[in-house]
Amino acid sequence: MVNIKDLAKHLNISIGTVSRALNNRPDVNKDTRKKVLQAAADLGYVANQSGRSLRQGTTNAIGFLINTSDANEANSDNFFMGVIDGLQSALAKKHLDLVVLPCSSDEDPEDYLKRMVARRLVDGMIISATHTIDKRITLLVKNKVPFVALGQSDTGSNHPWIDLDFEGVAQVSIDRFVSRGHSRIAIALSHSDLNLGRLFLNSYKASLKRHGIAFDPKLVLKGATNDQGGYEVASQLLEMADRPTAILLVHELMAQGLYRRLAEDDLQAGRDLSIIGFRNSAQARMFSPSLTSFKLSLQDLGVALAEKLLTSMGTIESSEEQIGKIWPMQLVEGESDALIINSNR
Amino acid sequence: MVNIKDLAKHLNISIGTVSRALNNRPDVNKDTRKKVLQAAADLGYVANQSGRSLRQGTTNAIGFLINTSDANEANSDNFFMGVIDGLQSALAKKHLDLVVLPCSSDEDPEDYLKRMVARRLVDGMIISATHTIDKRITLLVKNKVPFVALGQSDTGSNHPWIDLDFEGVAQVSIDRFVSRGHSRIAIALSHSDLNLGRLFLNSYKASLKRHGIAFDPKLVLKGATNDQGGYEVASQLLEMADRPTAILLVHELMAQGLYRRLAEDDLQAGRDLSIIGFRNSAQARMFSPSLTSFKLSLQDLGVALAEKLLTSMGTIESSEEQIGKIWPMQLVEGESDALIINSNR
DNA sequence: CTGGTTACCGTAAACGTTTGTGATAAGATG
DNA sequence: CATCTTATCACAAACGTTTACGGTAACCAG
Repeated sequence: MVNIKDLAKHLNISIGTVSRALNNRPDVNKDTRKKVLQAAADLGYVANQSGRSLRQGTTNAIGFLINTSDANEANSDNFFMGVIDGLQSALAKKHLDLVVLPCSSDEDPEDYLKRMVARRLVDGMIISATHTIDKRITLLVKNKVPFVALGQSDTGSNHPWIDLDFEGVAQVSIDRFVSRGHSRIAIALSHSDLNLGRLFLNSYKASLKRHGIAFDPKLVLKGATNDQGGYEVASQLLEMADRPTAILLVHELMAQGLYRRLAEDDLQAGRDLSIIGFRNSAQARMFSPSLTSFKLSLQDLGVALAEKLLTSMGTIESSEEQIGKIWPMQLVEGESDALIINSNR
Repeated sequence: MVNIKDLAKHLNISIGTVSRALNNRPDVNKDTRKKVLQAAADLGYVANQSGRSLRQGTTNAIGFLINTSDANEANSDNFFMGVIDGLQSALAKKHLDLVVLPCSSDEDPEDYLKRMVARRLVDGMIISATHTIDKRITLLVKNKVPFVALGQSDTGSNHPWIDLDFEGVAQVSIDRFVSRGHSRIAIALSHSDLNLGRLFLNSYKASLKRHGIAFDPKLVLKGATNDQGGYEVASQLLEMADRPTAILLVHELMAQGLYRRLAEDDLQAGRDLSIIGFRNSAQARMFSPSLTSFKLSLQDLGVALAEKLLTSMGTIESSEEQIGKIWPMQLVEGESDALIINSNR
């Protein structure tokens, strides 16, 4: 591998000049710079990252921290892959590279993060799937590692974050149900303590209250975020005495199982039960009857995360004042919530 | 951040001794080693990776190269996440860390790899979704970067690789179909030039020949590897004059659309058409009627990849002679291939 | 012609490690 | 006691960069 010394020797100039030429420093002659760039291309020279990092104390890389268990369950359907795609292409424009740091399911996420921070192989981080109290945030703040969180948290630090508009989704969904005459409205959550569930539930309650509908704890159903969970949630729902007429699925991976359970009783989404799902995923996009849901651009989200991080690192300037941002979701109208309840039935 | 110099000063010994103590070198007193380790823990010292890399020329990290576009389409369903999980936990045992290097959809994979190689931030690589002719392999061989490929290739270098047993899957499937009386057997492929499709098709042809069944090009259907593609493949199939009675889905993400299209004609998998899918995915696991398919442990595959790479790097020893390995798949019997054709219909 | 500015470039230090070489003292051997 | 081995450590070089500093020549103004 050719290093800067080889390059300098080849050109008969000092390595300092070579470095300045390559890094677009001002005090270097236009001709020599051209020669240097040419020679670098000819010899295939690329700066050694270790040397550069050591000297500059910076790595030109951003880390995206994910738990493979999160990726396998709660956020299935290649949620992360879309975000990664956006992140990578936004960072590349600033000559930064993205490295994904995956915490395997048999390791403690905090220990893992500690090791990654110590390694100093990234200049900043993106963490995902935040918990209501998230120790990783405390750790990053303490170690002064710039980061942005995908997901809100109550850990009590004012770091930059972006979160999906769970509250808006819940509100729009409830409004939509109510406007079609529903009053017994269920919500299906997962068992995890991700912050997402809390936000959904709060907004669900608030929306009901706004419409003068009493909150009934029995209408809060919990299940695994997969087909099986959906089947079980549907079973619970169908066995209830005063059966709900509508349900909001916080994890629409449950939808398939729900449809399946309904079919067993010759019931159909949109005719016998109104369903709104979250988040318009590739698999769920083809339901029949089609699922009313909320979608977002994962790529754009990734780009926004990258920009927020770079802003907080001072790499790019932004007029944005807000440290946090709610990411809007678009309603995708389907047939699964077509059921209209007659008020005088 | 505390560095080795601080640590040495704090202990009143030289940095060389500190380094040797930390790295388990022989020539250091037992007591001083204990003191060093204690002090390192107290002060929270962790070796700076840049300094170490620069000196040793090694990074203690392994890179997993993926194309986000592959991850989003052909290999959906968190295929990669499972493999990553296995990789990470196997590498961690050797004190190596995994970094995932995602090539975004708007960048050329070869340029991306070139940059990553030049960055020298990993000691070895795992590449995935190989093509029949894969320039990345040429590049890695030329740059002497140790690597293992997930997927075979005809690029013509004898590098270590692991590939799923596509040929076995096709053979078992065809045998199964034939033993149940089928002779018009279709196969559904994707449009891409991934090596997987080629292997499947070859084995499909060979298996038919073995059973004395003539190969009919019309029975090779192609579609997108998603619900939509499955729907279209099913439509083609149903319109055929001499309609096949069985079909092998190379990408079972097509299954949902296929079932949907069948239902439109009041047809059912297992009763009117035999279906075998590949690869038992989370989403496809809950079909009704249940889908006969082939499964594998993604985690174990990740572990095997890691071990093969480390063997080729000389990090671990292995009695294994083979440079390549076919990864076996287990048949998961379902109801979708229950149809038995009467030979004298 | 002199003094000062400018443009360009070479020199060397620094980043944090690891490791080869040699030094010192203690112990072993004769 | 003299010499040889051994254990333990200090010293310093090296990895490949970037960058502050100083130096040289050219140029310009007076």
